[in-house]
Amino acid sequence: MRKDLNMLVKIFVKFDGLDEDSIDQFLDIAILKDFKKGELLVREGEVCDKLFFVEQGLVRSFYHKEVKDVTISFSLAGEFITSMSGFITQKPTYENIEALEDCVVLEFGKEKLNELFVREPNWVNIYRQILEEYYVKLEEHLIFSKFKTAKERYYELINKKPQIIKTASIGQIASYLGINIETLSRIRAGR
Amino acid sequence: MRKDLNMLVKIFVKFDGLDEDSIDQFLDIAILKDFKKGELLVREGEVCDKLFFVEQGLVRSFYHKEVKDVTISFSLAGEFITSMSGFITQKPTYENIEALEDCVVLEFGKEKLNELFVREPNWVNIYRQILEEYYVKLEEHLIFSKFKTAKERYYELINKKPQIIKTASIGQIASYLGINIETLSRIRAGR
DNA sequence: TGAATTTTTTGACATTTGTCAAATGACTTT
DNA sequence: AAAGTCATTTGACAAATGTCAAAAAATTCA
Repeated sequence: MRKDLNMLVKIFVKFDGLDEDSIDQFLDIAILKDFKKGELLVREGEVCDKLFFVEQGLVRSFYHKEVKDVTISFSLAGEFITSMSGFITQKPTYENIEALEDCVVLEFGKEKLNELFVREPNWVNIYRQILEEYYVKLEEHLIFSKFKTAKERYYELINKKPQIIKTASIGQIASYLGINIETLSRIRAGR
Repeated sequence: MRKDLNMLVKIFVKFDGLDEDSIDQFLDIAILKDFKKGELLVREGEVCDKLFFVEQGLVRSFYHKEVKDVTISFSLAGEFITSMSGFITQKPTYENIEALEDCVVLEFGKEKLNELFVREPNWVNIYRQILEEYYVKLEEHLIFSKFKTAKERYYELINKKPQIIKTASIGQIASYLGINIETLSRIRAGR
């Protein structure tokens, strides 16, 4: 097993039914990649057939709404990320995913994953758990963004993912919170 | 196969790898239930270990926020429904699911489902597809509720699920749209 | 370093949505 | 039908957030 992939190993011990051999099977189909700050992991308009795991760094998922870009999510080291809806439906995605800083990423092709699922039904369950986790997170985010004020949402973000505040721009954070730049600026100024 | 379960059959032909025998396996673990208008399929504070499929009728999922209740979703005939996050995590759920009209529902216990998944790995893939569909829907809903005005959201609901406008109360619809009763009333009045 | 560019903050004001109280309408029960 | 209850609408005003223009601060680049 690749002992240098700290994050992946750390995350996988959470899942049921995984020993070192299983993890090796998974790593066999992974491609280790570097993305420089600003590079795109996923590009809108293309079919997204890859699942990514962030080993190091920070990525942002966003889409374009008229002239602005709107942040969907930030993903830290130790998280899976893809255009989930695009990955599921295999239609051209509206999402972009960019590296907010230099990143080390594991890339899993959908084809290879499906082959693995056929070969090792055990892994379908792992993928299921990833999906489930993804779902619960999205639901939390929905409730978070629907029923809290802009101020509450900002302070909750500071607590939960302080790295983001440091790395992302005001505009990126504002669109994630669903408010405009000026409003966020005022919240930060404490007004 | 139970030919009277129109909706279930209609939905299942969408999924890959399902023949009549497979569907029968699934129905073997299902319990067919009637819920009268107002009855609860899922109750907050309890662990939700059931997945439901709405054969007939309309159900609403909601939770309590202070004194008000907040609608999370409406589910029509032909849709699966449960407290997905509660079902996944097996922690006491904050969700209630109620019948908005008399309903016919198929109930699938989590235990029985897991047994089926072990016995027939094929079914893990079906469950995966249900989860995936759920996820895509939730993501659409998030974008819908985050980046449209109250008015846009209301008219979109009218188009997509007109049955809901007829059956649900103003208060239930308003909280689903994330606005208060008076605002919805004004949108309806065209102001 | 200093000019140019970009990002963030501030101010004045507009718009959207919320709050509270009261009025109206619909439905139930007797 | 009258009284009581509940749901919905309306009005007056308040609070939150958005828009646009300009200023200030930070960053980039020559």
